[in-house]
Amino acid sequence: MSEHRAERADATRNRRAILRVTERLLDEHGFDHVSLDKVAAEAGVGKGTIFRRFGNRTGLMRALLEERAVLLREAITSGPPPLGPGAPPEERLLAFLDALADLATRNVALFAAHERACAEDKYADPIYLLWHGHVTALLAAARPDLDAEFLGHTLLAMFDADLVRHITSNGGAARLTGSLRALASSLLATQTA
Amino acid sequence: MSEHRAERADATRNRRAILRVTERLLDEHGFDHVSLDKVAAEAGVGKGTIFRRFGNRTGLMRALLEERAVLLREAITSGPPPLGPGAPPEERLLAFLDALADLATRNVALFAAHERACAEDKYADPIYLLWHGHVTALLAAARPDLDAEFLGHTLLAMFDADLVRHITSNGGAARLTGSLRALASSLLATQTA
DNA sequence: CCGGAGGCGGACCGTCGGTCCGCTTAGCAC
DNA sequence: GTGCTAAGCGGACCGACGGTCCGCCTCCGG
Repeated sequence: MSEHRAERADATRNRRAILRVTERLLDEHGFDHVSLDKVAAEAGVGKGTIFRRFGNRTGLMRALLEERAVLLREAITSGPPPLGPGAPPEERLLAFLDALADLATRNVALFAAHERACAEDKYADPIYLLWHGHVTALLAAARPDLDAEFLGHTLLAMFDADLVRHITSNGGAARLTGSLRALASSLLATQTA
Repeated sequence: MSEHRAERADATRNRRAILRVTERLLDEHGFDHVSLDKVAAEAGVGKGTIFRRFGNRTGLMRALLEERAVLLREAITSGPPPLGPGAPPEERLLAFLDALADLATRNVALFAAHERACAEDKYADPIYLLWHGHVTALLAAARPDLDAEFLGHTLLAMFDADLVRHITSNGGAARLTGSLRALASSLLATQTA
């Protein structure tokens, strides 16, 4: 079992061009008005190239979000506390929510596109699964009496792109972060019967 | 300003046929696999008829949900407590969540379709607006110190069709209702600083 | 420099939401 | 019953899209 041969130079160039163009078009026109034909044309590649690299529209959006989310993933799995292991679960949870709010705020268009692309079976999306697993584990550790799985979905639902846009455009990033912390605090403060 | 002339008999017949067929196809195949051509064919009408009555795909889904939601709307605006006016906001909120959970559970496919159809600008949807206004008002009345608008979205996000499907298929309707009440109770129990 | 595997690209396809307009029919006045 | 008319009807038609396919080209190891 050897590694696959390294990616060819033109393939790398094209992959990067596609990602950059997609990102820009998403910001400029929104998910619904970005067709893969346009991406291909602007990136100067054929449509086939996009499908070869990313499988389909959904795969492209996933790759894009993955690119933006990789630092956060590393931070929570092996970075320093409070984001990484070591801090008490309550602190890690709040730190994670802050970090995700930051990511969402800075990449609203991308979050929106990813949601739409994964609308069918969103709970099977690898990134969602990772985040949900993390949040759920922390919740369960802090409050074993609650339905942590359900509440994990609750917390993550707050990163819906439209909601982020709506809240931040009417209260700024601080409102999102603040309301998120208040919500999480309420849950964590629940008396154990 | 007189009323519009009454709907013609054939128009009524067709409207009903379209709604019934759409509902059935949605249950059988899911939103993504129900095209308006199929609906038209199965309902025995032309495609133009659908657009004439409902404007577009989104309008059709809205009309369908509206039909299912009208009783709930009447119950909360003018029905007896605890759903209607009269009971304290905490009780009304819990009653509303129970009722909505019931509606969502019984019409998952329809909820899913409605979400997808309204994905662009979901916060402008009349039904969502009504529900959100109701929940927000009750929350604000019970806990003026919280960000009721944000938490209104939080609570309503729990009726996402995929989440409902996931939770009820692994814990039954009781799990949804229970977790929902626990969530709402946490929020309502929050100390006023 | 050369061979061929891997990558490329754009013509092509099936399907969909939505439009358009000539035809039909319900419902009213008499 | 008859005739008139506006409302309603339906399906051919359109443009756009996601996705496929395959002959051609290019990169890279030897």
